[in-house]
Amino acid sequence: MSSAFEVLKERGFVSQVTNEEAVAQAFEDEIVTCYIGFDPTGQSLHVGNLVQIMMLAHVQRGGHRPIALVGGGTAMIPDPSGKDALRPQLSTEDIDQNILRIKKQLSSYLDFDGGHEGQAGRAGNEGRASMVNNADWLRTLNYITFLREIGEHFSVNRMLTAEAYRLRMETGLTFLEFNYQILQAYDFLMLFREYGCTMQFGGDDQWGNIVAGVDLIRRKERAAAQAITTPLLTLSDGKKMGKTAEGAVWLDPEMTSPYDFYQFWINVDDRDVEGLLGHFTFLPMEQVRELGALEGEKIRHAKSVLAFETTKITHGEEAASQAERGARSVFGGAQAGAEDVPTVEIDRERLEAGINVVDLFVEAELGKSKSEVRRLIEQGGASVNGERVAAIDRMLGTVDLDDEGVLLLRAGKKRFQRVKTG
RNA sequence: GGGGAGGUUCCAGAGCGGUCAAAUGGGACGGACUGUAAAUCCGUUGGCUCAGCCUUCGCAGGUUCGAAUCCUGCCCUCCCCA
Repeated sequence: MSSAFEVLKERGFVSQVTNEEAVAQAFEDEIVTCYIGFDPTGQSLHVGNLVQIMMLAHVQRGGHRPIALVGGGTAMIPDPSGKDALRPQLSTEDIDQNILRIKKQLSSYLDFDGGHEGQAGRAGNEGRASMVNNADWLRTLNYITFLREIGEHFSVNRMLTAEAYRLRMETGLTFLEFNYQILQAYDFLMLFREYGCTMQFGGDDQWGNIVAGVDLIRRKERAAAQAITTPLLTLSDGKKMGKTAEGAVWLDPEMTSPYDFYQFWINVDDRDVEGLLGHFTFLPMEQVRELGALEGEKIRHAKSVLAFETTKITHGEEAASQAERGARSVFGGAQAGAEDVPTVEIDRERLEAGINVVDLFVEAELGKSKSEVRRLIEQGGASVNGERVAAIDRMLGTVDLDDEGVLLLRAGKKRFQRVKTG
């Protein structure tokens, strides 16, 4: 049986390691407590966070103890990186609210049961995941104490030679940004002290910050903490993982429906399928390789496995089957399809009175504006019940309903919406 | 604190008194071809009561028949000097 570390390596999660031998050994000999930091400025984590989440999940399956650290304290600091400068400052209530939601999302992947927060460090909770908020120590932090205890261990010269900061020296670096590294290092130290956490994971871009924590632990505690970073996952088309036209693919089913989540995976590039199966499913690697080796049209099977598995992990088996049925019915025959296709309701009276196609498409969110839908129709990209809409003044009425009182709208090749009278 | 440059539509980036809803590129979207893939080709890309009208070029005023383009003030960003 291979160790958790080997699993991570085999599945492509490992890019850089502080001390590979020591890490491998630790995963063999002991229950390792590992952590990853998550940012709670949003209401939901998204597919881009999934690499990290799955890493924790694999580690937990290997019998180790994952900690999801949310930056409730760091989130109070405004983001200095330009673009989001205008975003309203989040209140502590908002952040706490987000943290609650994030925990719920994470619990699809990690088993938090039994491990009460704050007590996870005690005996008897081996293998339980915990969620920790760095606000617990950051919000009450005393500046002078902090400088005296932590500040003395950081060399500005050294920090400035780091790749990440060297680049920022060109464009400007604020004191805030400069402090992120120190705070993140401090988080690691605190987790080491309170929870016996000796390992941190993160994306390759986090390497500098993570290593700073490893150093701090060595200096303060004379202990050897370790770190593993994951390669930044880029897709074959060069895009960042988890972004689509509509924006991020969220893990929260309210924000991205299981159907859309499923569709995201089924639409990935052929070339990425094997890697994604390794990262985002728990399927044995033999199977992953088999599926990845499929060629030509057959690779679609691999994609459907990928989509089903990932959706199952995130939203449960039932939601996954439903998304799969929906996809089949709609891409199979383009008939009104089963219940499982995304559906909107409309008052029967309105349909009886007759409703313009354009309006209905907008209402079904198949277009952001009427102009957009008109364009869609002019370009031949809209259809009702499988039939192309020829004119923008086409009226729809009850005659367009099938026996079950349903009609099917389609925008472009892939976007469907079932309209039901209510 | 002093000096300089600049803030344009999703992004990058032209425009510098009317011919500007605003070049070009990227992205995105639609069509053709396919396998709900990639590549390629073609088209579209502010809104609407759509051959017309309305709202956009950091914000607020002003000049003008007319401003993204000129003037004034403010906000913000970047660079150089202190």
